Amino acid sequence: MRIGELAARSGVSVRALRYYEEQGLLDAYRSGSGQRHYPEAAADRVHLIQMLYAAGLSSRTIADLLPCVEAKASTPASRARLAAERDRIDAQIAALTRTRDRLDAVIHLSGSPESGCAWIADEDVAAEAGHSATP
Amino acid sequence: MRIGELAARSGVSVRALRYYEEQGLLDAYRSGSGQRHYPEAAADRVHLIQMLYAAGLSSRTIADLLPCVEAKASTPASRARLAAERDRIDAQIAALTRTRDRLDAVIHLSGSPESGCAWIADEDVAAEAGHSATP
DNA sequence: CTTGCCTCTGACGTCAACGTCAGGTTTTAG
DNA sequence: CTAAAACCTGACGTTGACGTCAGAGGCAAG
Repeated sequence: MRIGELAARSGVSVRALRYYEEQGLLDAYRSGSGQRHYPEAAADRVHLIQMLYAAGLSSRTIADLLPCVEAKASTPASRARLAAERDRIDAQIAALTRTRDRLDAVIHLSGSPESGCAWIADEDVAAEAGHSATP
Repeated sequence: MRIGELAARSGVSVRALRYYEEQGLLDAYRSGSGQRHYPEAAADRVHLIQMLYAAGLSSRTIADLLPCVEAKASTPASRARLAAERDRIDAQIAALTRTRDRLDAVIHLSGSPESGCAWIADEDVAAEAGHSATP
């Protein structure tokens, strides 16, 4: 498939895909005229790239670890970096959880004391989708 | 206390504190000569600001919601925004958890098949701090 | 053939949360 | 009193992951 279709399928911009290539995260076959062509599997790879970007990894780090993650195989060296990143993500999850709980506390403390902020009905509560402590 | 001490106590730079003030997140008493002075409570506020920044909230959003969070009181309007941010954070936690689990899978799949990647000893495992599925 | 859409490279623009530097004032230590 | 350290405002620099625009080709349809 060409770049436009890959962009549509993976939900990222054409610009982003060219940027990924520039960063060594994604390679493409070139047709004679220079146009990029991708195999089906490229969409999965792009999703994986986005997943890692969303976790706060840099282009450089992703470039280093992406082969391992795709192949589900690691060398001792890469495993150390993978573990380091995992620990960072764990810490981030912990911090986010504390932040979320703090917001939750504010939300559920029945509003401001002196504002006539009653529980009128459940319409507001219903809008808040399901929430347990740690799903 | 003055800005340098607050910076030291809260672990952020002096520049960051001035930036927070510029964004309306932190106010300071000014001495006659124009120097900023902060009460003890400012350190907690700075920690809270950092907490919210780390959760991906923008300066604008933090400025809007910080009073609610500090006072643990919310109006119906602010509660909606708080809930929206909490949902965003929840989604982020879920995504991070999936990413972490993916990295974990790669890490624990006993290395690359053909590399002589043995479990030599527990020194490597011990270095990986405690890890359960969902602490 | 030409119309219209897709693609190419190259290069500058953006945005947020600060870093850093310049040039000057204030506070503190000796 | 004086030198060092801390502080002030103002302004430009940085970084990463793209957005956007310009100008030039490529490709199937009518």
